[in-house]
Amino acid sequence: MSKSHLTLTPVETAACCSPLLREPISLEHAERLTPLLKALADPVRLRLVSIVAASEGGEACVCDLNDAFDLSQPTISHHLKVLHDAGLLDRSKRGVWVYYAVRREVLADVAALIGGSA
Amino acid sequence: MSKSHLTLTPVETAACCSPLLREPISLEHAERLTPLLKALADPVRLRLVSIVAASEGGEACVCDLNDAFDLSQPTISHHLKVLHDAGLLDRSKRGVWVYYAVRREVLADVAALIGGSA
DNA sequence: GATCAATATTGACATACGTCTATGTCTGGT
DNA sequence: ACCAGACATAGACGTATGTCAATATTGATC
Repeated sequence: MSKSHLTLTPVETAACCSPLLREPISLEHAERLTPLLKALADPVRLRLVSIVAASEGGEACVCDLNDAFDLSQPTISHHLKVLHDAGLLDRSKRGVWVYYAVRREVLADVAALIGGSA
Repeated sequence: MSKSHLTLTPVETAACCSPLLREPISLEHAERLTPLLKALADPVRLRLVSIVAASEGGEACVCDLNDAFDLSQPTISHHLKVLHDAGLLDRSKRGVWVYYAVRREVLADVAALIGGSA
């Protein structure tokens, strides 16, 4: 279990199931989780995350990602920005190319919150 | 692990981590997962799910849910419909009252798909 | 430093979404 | 039968979202 800002305290998470299912989450918790779910709640972005995660070395160049979709380059760039802004993707520029990598701990936190060991 | 339409075959899920992270998911998989994430990607609906799940007997009456928010009754009704249509909530009418219950297996499936054992 | 290739940004557009008020539909009690 | 209360539906309205074409920016190369 990671120690991101999303997880609750151990005593809260250990009892029976995910915090979401165990007790009414606060407005603040809901509003911190929502942007991550919003970022994931799009078929293109889901596939982007998936393709990046499954790529050689856990990262992928934007140029390869563009080729994987029937969408314009700005549209892919936009989706990558949404994912990056949400904290789901890391960005690293190397030369002319930009590589994105999935922040698996964040994804794992989201999963643990909504239904982990439900 | 449940056997909902969301899970992949055992051989696909067992290898290393969630299907999303292990290999590029298909468009169909992405489009089947997206509506669930969309349904969850709202602070009010997240709290609705949470309140219902944490309620006595795992279900809650709409009347109680209305009281938990500073929103109009139709708005809550709308959010409950979204969650129900997505397959996240079960609905049962008893007399004048309507009770909703969280389908935990579905939630668990979503969690397993996006980051389970990442 | 001019040029080219890889990404990002901007602005426009149609559609989707969250919310409300007003109204409809049940159901139980009088 | 009627009424009252619980919940759903319809319609309207502003805002957010996904997409594109056009343009800007950045970095490598000649």
